[in-house]
Amino acid sequence: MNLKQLSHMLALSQTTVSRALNGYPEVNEETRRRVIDAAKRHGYRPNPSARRLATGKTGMIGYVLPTGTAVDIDPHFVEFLSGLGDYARSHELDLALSPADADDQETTYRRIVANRQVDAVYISSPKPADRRVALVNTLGIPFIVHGRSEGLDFDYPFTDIDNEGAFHEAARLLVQLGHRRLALINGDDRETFAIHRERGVRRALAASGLVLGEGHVCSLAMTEENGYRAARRLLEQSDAPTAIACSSLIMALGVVRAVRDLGLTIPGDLSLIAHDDVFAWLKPENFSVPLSTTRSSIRLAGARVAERLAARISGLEEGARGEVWPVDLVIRGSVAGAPG
Amino acid sequence: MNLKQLSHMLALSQTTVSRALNGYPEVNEETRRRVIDAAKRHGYRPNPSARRLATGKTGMIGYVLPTGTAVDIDPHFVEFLSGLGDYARSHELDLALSPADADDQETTYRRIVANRQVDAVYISSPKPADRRVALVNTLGIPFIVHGRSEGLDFDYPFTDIDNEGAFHEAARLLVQLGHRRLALINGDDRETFAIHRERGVRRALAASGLVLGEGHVCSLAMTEENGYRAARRLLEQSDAPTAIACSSLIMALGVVRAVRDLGLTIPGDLSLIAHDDVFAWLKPENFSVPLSTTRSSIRLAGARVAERLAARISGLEEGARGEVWPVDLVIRGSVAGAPG
DNA sequence: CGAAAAGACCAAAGCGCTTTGGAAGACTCT
DNA sequence: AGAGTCTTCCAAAGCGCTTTGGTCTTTTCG
Repeated sequence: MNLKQLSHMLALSQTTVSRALNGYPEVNEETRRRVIDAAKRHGYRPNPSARRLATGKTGMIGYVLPTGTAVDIDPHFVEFLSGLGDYARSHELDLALSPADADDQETTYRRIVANRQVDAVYISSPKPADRRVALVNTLGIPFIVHGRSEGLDFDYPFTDIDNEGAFHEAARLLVQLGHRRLALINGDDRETFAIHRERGVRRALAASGLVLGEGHVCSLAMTEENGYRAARRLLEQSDAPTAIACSSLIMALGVVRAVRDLGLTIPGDLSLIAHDDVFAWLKPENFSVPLSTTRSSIRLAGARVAERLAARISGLEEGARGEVWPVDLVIRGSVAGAPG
Repeated sequence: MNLKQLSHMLALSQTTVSRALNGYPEVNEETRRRVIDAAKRHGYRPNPSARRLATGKTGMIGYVLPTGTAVDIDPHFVEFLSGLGDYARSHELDLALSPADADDQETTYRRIVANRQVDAVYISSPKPADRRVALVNTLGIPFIVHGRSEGLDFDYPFTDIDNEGAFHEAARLLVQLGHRRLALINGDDRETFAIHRERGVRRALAASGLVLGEGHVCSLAMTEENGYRAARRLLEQSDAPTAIACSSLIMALGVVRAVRDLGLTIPGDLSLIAHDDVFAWLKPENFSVPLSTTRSSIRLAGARVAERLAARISGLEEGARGEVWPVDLVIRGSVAGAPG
């Protein structure tokens, strides 16, 4: 059933039927009713390929998926996707994932924009002076950055959490508890979120005349194994930290294992605070010693990004407003006063 | 730059240019060379919306993403996606995720097929007599099932791993080591993979005249917390198992925690084997006691599914061939002879 | 050498929608 | 009553590609 057939059986022109269905004003209300009714009864659904050729609108949100045999999409992505999908579903939006070589995503952004394959895109895991953000900005397609870049000479719309503030609070608490030697087990420090977190820790330490020692900061991909290695390295050195801030729950698993292997205890020998993106399958309160966290649902962020993208597509949102969400500091058993 | 303009500057018809570009035979080789050259030089790229309206081909693989506030996409998905994306990238395929109410995915399948939004779809986490598989089969769109359904009255193409065989081997090993009371901590037993695993364990036990006790099998969503709870429950009962087979590494984390909380040890008091889907961020060899596993890369499966979908789209593959991959049993420190 | 076959190209008709530029009739207003 | 304004609808022109059904040469071959 296509428009032509439908309009034939209604003895109306395609124009009128199309307008009736799309809510244009220049059509008699009774006619509209008839049309809508007939469309529903015959299960008419406009062909999206045709519509998209005619209008350029696709009803899709785009995302360039970095791939490569050495590239692992991290589990945060799926959580973000849950939120995004949840919103998208209720607004008849689909998601187009375009896999791209992780080292050359720009080509793919160019392609999907030039081809009008999507109405909007989002960018995640931005780095400082992120070229994707710059590119997408000049291409003129609606977009939202999940996270922030830095050092770009223009403003852009983003949704981020207050990583610096979160880790500032965490470190401040540890300092207040008497800790003098803090360490940070961070994610990849080429990404902005990691830089912000480190900045937060340093700022908190500086406020008490302390510094984050040269060997007291690690930046690694957020795996259990890397958490373990980093913790071993930190805890076996002569000026081992008495408290660690950790960028991920998964890394924290490794930290806990290292502490145990070394015959130490939490929080007796080491206080630990980790960032929790709120996974359904791994909860900080269930660690053998319940883990204190800086907590922010990445899933909610996904829903929010989808919401803003939808608003931008329909012209309800404009401009370069960035929003920064506060992060909760949740205290549990893994922190205590400094030993000794 | 569109086809019209390009053909104008070449003083050729659109027909000829189109044919030259798409490799049809009825065009002079020199003309073809000229056309291809000009197209490249002017950066001509056929508009996919137009092409798809004309041909019905979209260059996209579809997936219906179950969503809902109570639904958590599990982290396996992202690993599968890595493999799928990796293959798709090298074959110019994009992936269309259509979010749907988890309880009514059929409507969405119907929509994306009726609208010709994708060239093929895949289905994951199939249940017995899975309605999605039946639907997609009748809709006549190329598809591959990742996993298997059961009890359908037709054959269909799938790629699965030998879940039954894997857990059979695992249980057999444990029995050989003298264990008489085994338990199974399984995933959601409405899904086929879980049923197959249980079947494997039962078969191995039966071969030695043993049975999987009533209270010795748990079926739960695969979270750390559920692993913990299940293990507590199992180990605190009077006829506690001396060995556990576990369906996921994430659940195994919980099992290990429970064992520790109860003051028991692995493998002294309990032998443990878990299924490993091969995550980059959590490795069984790094558990405090290295974990024995049944191992199968879900990422490779993603790549394989993409490959088969591509073959089906281009007509290279037909029929209902199902393939079942063998699973490695990897022995590490977490298994030992039965205590006592 | 003439008919048939093959080679190289083109005009135009789709694909199924949206949107432009009217047009016909009904209404308002002076 | 005539001019202007709404209201309601339509024919036709896109959107940019593929594909059908030819045409006009050139080659092949009995």
